[in-house]
Amino acid sequence: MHSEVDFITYLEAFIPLSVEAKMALSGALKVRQYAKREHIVPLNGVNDVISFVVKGCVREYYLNEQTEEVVVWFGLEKDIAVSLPSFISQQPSHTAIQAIEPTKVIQISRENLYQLYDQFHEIERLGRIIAEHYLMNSDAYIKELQTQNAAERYQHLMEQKPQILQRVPLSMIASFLGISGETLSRIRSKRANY
Amino acid sequence: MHSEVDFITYLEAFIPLSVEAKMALSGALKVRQYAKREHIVPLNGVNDVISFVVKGCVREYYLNEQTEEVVVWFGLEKDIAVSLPSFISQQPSHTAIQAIEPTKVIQISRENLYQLYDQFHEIERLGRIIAEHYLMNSDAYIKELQTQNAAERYQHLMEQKPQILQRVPLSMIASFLGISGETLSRIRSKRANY
DNA sequence: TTGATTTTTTGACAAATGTCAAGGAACAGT
DNA sequence: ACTGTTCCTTGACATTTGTCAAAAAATCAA
Repeated sequence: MHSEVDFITYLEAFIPLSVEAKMALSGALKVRQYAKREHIVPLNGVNDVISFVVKGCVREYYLNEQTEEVVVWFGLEKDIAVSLPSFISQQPSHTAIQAIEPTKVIQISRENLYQLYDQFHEIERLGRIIAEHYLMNSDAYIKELQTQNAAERYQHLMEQKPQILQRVPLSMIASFLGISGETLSRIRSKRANY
Repeated sequence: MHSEVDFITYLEAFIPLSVEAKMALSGALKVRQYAKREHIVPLNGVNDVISFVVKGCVREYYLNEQTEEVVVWFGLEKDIAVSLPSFISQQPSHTAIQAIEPTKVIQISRENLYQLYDQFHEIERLGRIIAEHYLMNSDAYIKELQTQNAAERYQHLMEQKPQILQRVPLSMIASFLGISGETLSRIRSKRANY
């Protein structure tokens, strides 16, 4: 499958893999398509697959006091979508992952991944490096939340993932930025638009 | 050394290690003592060791617009202190790690750690699991920043790491919570003190 | 296309937090 | 204990952001 090659290419940007590891990995991958609004990980479901976004757009969110959906993350092409606490602990996930557009992903099950970790030291290493990579991103985002106001965070999102503005409703972006829809609307109108 | 046993115990709470791995690990550990205000990782220094806090208290901070020190993390006993982006990339660190109290740590150099990763699949696995664990913490903290106001975050810190209030100046706590010292002072006076 | 529904914008006001300034408390070094 | 320094608290006011309400714009389904 073509998409699977894309995923392996993505992985090898972290570290190159042996032919054997790549073959074993390929054998464990499954392509799956989600319709707009369909859930990859439902609220309170156990997340036992890792999904690599090939085409489309997803969001991760949770319910605040059982009422308001708070967006914590957007995933676009070449992002990895997983509710890590649930995946690691195999407990129900407090966050849901949902397709915002029709979305094609490549998945590997937890069971298969852990088998590959056992069989291939190099795949375990890849797992470590990817976890470290995501930890770095996560730390950088914390720094952003601690030091930038809403307008600056919006500015940064526009620079870093401008496609999101075209593909995601503003209400979700406001939620992600931690501000009300009204405030986002005002930030946008102040900067002579775009 | 006694401290080294503590560290190995801490690690084995993640996954048990073989005797061989533990011996190799022990051989790579060094105990080191830092005075109050001494830097474990200086600003713009390359962070090439991981430090496990045996006794004491440290903070991680950076300079905002070259003027204000912004605290992003506190480490107490049994925390791992490292500026991960610098450790991974071997580039100068944008954050510094500094002892707030006289602090005793156990360290392992990047070079030794990577050798151990090569030699022992199980130690690489431990590295992956610890990275995942810290990633989970990091995600939980992001959720907190996005959804709780200053008073709630202060409340949470009081529940989770009450010792910090006894050991760290309030100005650093305010910085960590992302609020001004004045606001923290008002939050504290409103809740009938303690 | 049309009408219904949802999303976004705008205005008025309220609440939370920041900034500046001053006074008081705690602390460190002598 | 004294004194100078730093840290913390308090007050007044400014700024940012939230909330509610209504209008305008965009989207969706038939």
